[in-house]
Amino acid sequence: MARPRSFDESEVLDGAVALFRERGYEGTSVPQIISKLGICRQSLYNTFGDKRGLYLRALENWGRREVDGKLALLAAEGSPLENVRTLVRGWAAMASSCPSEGCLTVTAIVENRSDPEAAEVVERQVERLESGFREALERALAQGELKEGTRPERIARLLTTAVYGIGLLARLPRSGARIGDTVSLLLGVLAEAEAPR
Amino acid sequence: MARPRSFDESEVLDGAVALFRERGYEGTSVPQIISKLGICRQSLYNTFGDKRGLYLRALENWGRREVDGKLALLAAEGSPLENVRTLVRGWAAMASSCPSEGCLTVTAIVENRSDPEAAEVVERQVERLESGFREALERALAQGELKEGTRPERIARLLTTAVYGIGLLARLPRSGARIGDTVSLLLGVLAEAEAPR
DNA sequence: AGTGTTGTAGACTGGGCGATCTTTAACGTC
DNA sequence: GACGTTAAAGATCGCCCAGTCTACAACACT
Repeated sequence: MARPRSFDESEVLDGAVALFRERGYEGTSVPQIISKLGICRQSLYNTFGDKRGLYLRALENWGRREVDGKLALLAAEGSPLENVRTLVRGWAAMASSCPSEGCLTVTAIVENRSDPEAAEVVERQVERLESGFREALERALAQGELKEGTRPERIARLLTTAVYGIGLLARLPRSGARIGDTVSLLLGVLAEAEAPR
Repeated sequence: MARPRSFDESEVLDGAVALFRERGYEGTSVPQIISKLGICRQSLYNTFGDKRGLYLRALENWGRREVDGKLALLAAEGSPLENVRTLVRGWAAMASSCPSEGCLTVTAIVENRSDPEAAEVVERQVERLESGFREALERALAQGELKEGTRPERIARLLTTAVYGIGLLARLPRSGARIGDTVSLLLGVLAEAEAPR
C-alpha cells in the first residue's frame, strides 16, 4: 500500500541512547538527532510522537538492555557469590574506563526529578538490578556460600546504592582511587558474610 | 560617587543556589533568576559576567557551605567515630526528607560532565568531604576507637561513594528501604573496624 | 501502467532563550 | 542645589529550539 520505512526502529533507539548518554535530554536537539540518526524529521514525530516520546522509549530500551546484561551475569552458572563479585568489579571498571559516556540511568535520575513517568521507568530498572543482586545472594546463602543469618536483601541494597554511587563519581576527574577502594571494601563486606570453608 | 547597589551579593548567590538545585542549570532561565531574586538583569551581568559565571559562583558557594557544615560536624568534640556515624545517618535523613531539592553537587556532576572548570569545582568539594571522613577516622584510630591495622582512607572512600550514591538514589520514588539498609550496612562496616571494648 | 497511500525532504512558525542597549531614576560630591 | 556617575527597568536583538506544514518521490496493489 505504501512506501516502507527506510529505518529500523531499534537502530534509531540505539542511536538516540548514544546521543542522550553523551549530551543528556535537554542538551540533545532534534536537529542533532535527525542528522546523527539519518532519520527524517517527520518520521521521528510519526513514530515516537515527540522528542520526549523518543526519549522515554530510548530510556526504557537502555534500561532493559543494560539490566538484562547484568542479570544474565548474576544468573550465570557457577558460584552466585563470585558472580556478584564479578559484577561489582566489572561495573567499576566500565564506569571508570569511559566516563565520557556514562550511565544513562544516572543522568536520567538527575534530569527527570520532576517527571514521575520517567522516574518510574528508571526506578523499575534500579529495582530489577537490586532484585538480581538479592536473588544471587539468596542462592549463595542456600548453597552455603554465605553464613547463616546473612540477610541478602540488605546487602543487595548496599551494593545497588554503591554501584550507582560509583557510576556518578566516575564522572569526576580524580575518582580512580575512590572507586577502587570502594570496590575493595564492598568485596570485603561480602567476604565478611562468607561462610568459613 | 554613585548609587549603591541595592542587593547583597551573597543573598543573590543563595537564591541562585536554590533555583539551580530545584531546576538545574539548563532548566533555570535568566528571567526566572531575575524575578525570583529581585535583581535587575543588567546588575546580574555586571556582577557575574553571564549566567554561567553566576552558576559557577553559586556552585562554589553551595559546595563550600555544605561541606564546611559536614567538616564541622566531623570535627566536633567527642568520639570521632560517633561523629562519622552521625554524619552518615544525617546525610541519609536529609536526602530522603526533601528529595525535591536535592544535592546541587550531584546535579552538577551530571550536568557538567563536559565542563572541566565546573567539574573541578565539584571534585574539590568531594575531596574535602573525603578528607574530612579520613581525618575523623584517623583520629578515631589514634584514640583507639578502631582496630589496629584499619585503613581510614579506604573507609573514607567507601563512605564518600556511598553517601553520594544515597544522594542520587534518594531522588527515586521508592528508595527509602534501599537507603535505610545502605546506612545500616555502612554502620556495620564501621562496627567491624571498631576496636573491642 | 495507473492510482492511492505513505515515507521523505526541508521550509516555516511561534516562542523562549541569553545577552545587549537605551532610557530613567537615585545617589554621592562639590 | 547642580552635576556626574552608576544602578535599575525593560525594550530589543539574533539565535535556536520543538513542532507543524507543504510539496515531492517511492512503493504496493490492482
